[in-house]
Amino acid sequence: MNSHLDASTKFCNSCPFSRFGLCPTLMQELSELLDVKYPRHFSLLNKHYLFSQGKVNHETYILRTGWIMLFRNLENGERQVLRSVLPGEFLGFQPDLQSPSMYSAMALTDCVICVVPNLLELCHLKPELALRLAFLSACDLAHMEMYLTCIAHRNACERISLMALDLYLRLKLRGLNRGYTILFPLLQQDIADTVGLTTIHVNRTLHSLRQKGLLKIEKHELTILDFDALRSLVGLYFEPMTSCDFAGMSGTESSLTTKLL
Amino acid sequence: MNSHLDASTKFCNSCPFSRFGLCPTLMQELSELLDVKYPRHFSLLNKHYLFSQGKVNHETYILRTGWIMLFRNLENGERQVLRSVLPGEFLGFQPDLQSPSMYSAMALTDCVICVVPNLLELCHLKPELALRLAFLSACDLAHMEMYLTCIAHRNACERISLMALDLYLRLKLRGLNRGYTILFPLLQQDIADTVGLTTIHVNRTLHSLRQKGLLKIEKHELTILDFDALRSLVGLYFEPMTSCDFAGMSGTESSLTTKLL
DNA sequence: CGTAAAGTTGAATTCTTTCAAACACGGTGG
DNA sequence: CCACCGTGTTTGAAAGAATTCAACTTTACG
Repeated sequence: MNSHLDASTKFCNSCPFSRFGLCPTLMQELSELLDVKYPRHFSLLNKHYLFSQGKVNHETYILRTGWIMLFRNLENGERQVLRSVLPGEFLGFQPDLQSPSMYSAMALTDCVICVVPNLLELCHLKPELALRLAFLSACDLAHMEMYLTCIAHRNACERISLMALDLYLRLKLRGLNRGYTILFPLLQQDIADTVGLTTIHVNRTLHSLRQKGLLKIEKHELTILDFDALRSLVGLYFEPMTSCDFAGMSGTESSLTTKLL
Repeated sequence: MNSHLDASTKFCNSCPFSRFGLCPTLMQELSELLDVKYPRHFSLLNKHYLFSQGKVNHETYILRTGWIMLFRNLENGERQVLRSVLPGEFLGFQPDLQSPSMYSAMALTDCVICVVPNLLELCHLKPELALRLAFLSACDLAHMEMYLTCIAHRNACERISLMALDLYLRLKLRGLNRGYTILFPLLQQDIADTVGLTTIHVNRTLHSLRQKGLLKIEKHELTILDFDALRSLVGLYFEPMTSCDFAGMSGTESSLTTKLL
């Protein structure tokens, strides 16, 4: 796991995503307070694990480059993908940092990752950080509620459309789109495990979505073919939101996401 | 909404759930710091709304007595229940307290509720509170992940079993059970909207669960007939957890919930 | 006592899964 | 350079789970 630590450990203030999440202002101040060389970044190779379900993971992280998938394995061999983590997003925080993680974090591409050192200690030094953390968790919760609602009420077409729009808009927010196209390292199996379908049915549904001119996925790229149609397909309650959308903790940047729509 | 405010406003330190959540120590200290008469409690009548989807709700609350249901209405007339809030639990916190709530909170019984005044201000005065808030949100997130996993992977029987066990254990944690029986004010429609099924199918499944001797629901009471069988039915990833289980914010009370199993 | 709301049951339909098999692609080694 | 192999994708047909539609029964409440 740590065998993928990079030799070069630079400070995070060079982070291209400093306008999002925990990374920017606060982190730098704090690292000075603590007089540590952290936060530093390291690279994690594709298919490698950042941390694993059932094992204790004390650290929290900010993903700078690449995709990471958070998932859990069930007793019956099935798998549930909880979230795909995109560049700029925060991960690893959980109710009790001393107990085993409820899920695994695996790289879907080669990644660059910032370690957030001594999060709790930092929170004590800088109360503002703790509050920000609370809002980040609340964002993750709202995001999860969106997926829950979708999976519980919508058919295959609508579920996959939601997922596509969600990922597209989250990347677009960070300027990581190329028009209506984004990088898309997920397999059909990963999509299936995210929205609660079988791989086979995902395949059929993707075929159908493409024929209808709504979206297409090929060669690890996703293209939104008809944004408005997708938008109306997934419904009004859809509101893309992720752990780092709220750079400020007061309501100032509130409807950041809705403005996109 | 506020028409149901009680005349008698007492301080929360008489709260029977002071060992859970935000309520106890911190709240009292803080209310003195702020020199306000809050936190005080009031009563909310059955079927009345604490706050509504689409409207701004600045306050956060602690439920002292009764059940509250958090849900959202979809465009097509369907409804998703996000969570049933039980006595001692915290509610109303969201990513941006200035923007409209994404869901409604409605009383399923007559309730007694504490208002948490000026949460953000309190957080500034008492940094410990902000961190606690972060952990509470993380708990809600973990809880939601549990339901998501269940809804995405399990059939009707298993979904309803999970829900029953979850509610039973959360009430038991607070001593609000009577043996294997708990009060259960939810309608079959509410169960359906919680676990993503139709009312009709919930009805059939409840019938089946009772015939199998697993659980029964009648006259607003739920009885667990075979705990172990239910436990193995819902699987290992099941871990009851709610917003107020973590009274402390360090890992000291960590596996509070798993000890129950 | 009567009405509305909630619960119950049956049969047909729809969506999704399961099982089975074929195809495409990239990498490896002979 | 090409046969081989594994992984991921594609397609078909049958089985299964949940929904829909319709009707009926019971319960709660004024």
